[in-house]
Amino acid sequence: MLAAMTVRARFAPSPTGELHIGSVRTTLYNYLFAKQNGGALVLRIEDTDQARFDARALPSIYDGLHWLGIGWDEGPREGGPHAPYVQSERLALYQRHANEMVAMGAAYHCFCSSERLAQMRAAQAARKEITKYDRLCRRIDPAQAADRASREPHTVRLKVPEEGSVSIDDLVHGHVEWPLATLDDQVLLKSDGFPTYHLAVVVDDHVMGITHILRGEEWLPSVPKHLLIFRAFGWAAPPMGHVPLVLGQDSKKLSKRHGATRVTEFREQGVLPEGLVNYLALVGWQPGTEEEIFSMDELIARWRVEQVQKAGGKWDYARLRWFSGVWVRRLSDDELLERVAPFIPAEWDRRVVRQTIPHIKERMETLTQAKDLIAFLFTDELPTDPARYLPKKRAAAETRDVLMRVRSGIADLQPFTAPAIEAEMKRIATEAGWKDLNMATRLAVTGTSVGFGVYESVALLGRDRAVARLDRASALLG
RNA sequence: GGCCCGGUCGCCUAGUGGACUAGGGCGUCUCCCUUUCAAGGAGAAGGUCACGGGUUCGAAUCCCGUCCGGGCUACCA
Repeated sequence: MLAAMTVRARFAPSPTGELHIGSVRTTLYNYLFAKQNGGALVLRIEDTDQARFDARALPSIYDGLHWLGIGWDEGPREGGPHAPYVQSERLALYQRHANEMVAMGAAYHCFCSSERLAQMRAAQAARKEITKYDRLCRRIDPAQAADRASREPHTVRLKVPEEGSVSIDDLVHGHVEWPLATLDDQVLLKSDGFPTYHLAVVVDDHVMGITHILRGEEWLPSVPKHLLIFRAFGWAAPPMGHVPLVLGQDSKKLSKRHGATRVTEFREQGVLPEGLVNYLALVGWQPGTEEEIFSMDELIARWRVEQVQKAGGKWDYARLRWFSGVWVRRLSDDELLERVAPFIPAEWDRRVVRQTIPHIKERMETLTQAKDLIAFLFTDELPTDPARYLPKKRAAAETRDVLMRVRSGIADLQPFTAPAIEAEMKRIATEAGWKDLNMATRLAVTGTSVGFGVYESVALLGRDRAVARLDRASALLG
């Protein structure tokens, strides 16, 4: 643990759409890191691209993360000592810093139009050259440039030194070094007065006192630019860790075309948040032992940056479902009832549903599966095709005969409980010498071949309805 | 193209020079338990540790090269 300093981690999503599972993973790591060090977690909204802004993003971030049990200390709604936490509300700060960089000679005004830049790039591409800003405006006399800047639209570009190199000791990748000669003169301040990501992160991370940066590996290539900005201001760059990407089955960065990627989708699919967190933590991190079931608290205690993988991890829906199932089984009956409630019709009698919980708990991975498992108790609309009531390789007549026996066996059974029903049905089975009695009864009573125990099913259904369904099935088979 | 990051069973991974005949989990398959389905238990199949060279008595582990994959390469983040 880092005892001496108070850790301040952050997650800085851009509000361009609904919360993505990849950013959740990164956020989770930041959360675990902050928590285990007794530090603070900051949410900062990086809305420096007006064109891509999506109003659904912020609510989605709050809903999704809270659902997963991830909380933070400072943010747009929570406020905090460094408010506002939305970059579009901090424009003056970035503009001031951009100007300072120009004044220091670390950046310069650029008056090139988008059209010229596009043409330049096209020409470079045609010549098979590297597409990079040709630094035309870098040669303008600073005084003259300042004068033009007061009247003409312009951007501010980073003045990358011609030679030398910069490097970091990445928390997950180790030493990484970049020769400066290959870097582009990145735009820091756009002509609309908004900063680009690069300027804004560096300024905010410093100003907000962020002590550790944990973000996706896609940001690794922009580190040298950030380093140059930190250096220009004489600020120490905080330690950084670039965590591996979450990949789709084709090994490419996970995106919509790979299937569900929005947190909302997993919630709607009835995936347990505990399972999602558990699974997600393991995509890119490994505890060094063979344990793998971890609650959030255990993750806070166990997770280590040093154990974060270097290679990207593929998203595995089957494994996620398995983790969800593990957590379903760990829930108390009452808790599971609460969780299942939103996934079944409100008019279904809660007391009856409650009784099914112990039986369905072992049979579901996601909450959505509960409904089908218990539907037979709440509807009388069963299949009408006689074939659906026949156990494999059984004829209608014999099945009908056995069903009648069960019917009379339970019609006056006392008490009408699962154990009593079991004893009775076993008696009938031996007497009739019929191995498929349970399946026949299950089909007749629930209309389906899968479900929880037949005896429990019959008991829960109740004597009258069970008898009625046996009669009905017999009639269909007759 | 350039820069950067990666590369152990289908997937997540253990492993940091000898205990590795490469271990665990998911998935798949088989069996047990259940007169259903699961859960649980027991097993099986599945890896020339990307490839090629070194170094070493000994390499998945160290070095070099190659190949493959990915990320970035915008007045997007």
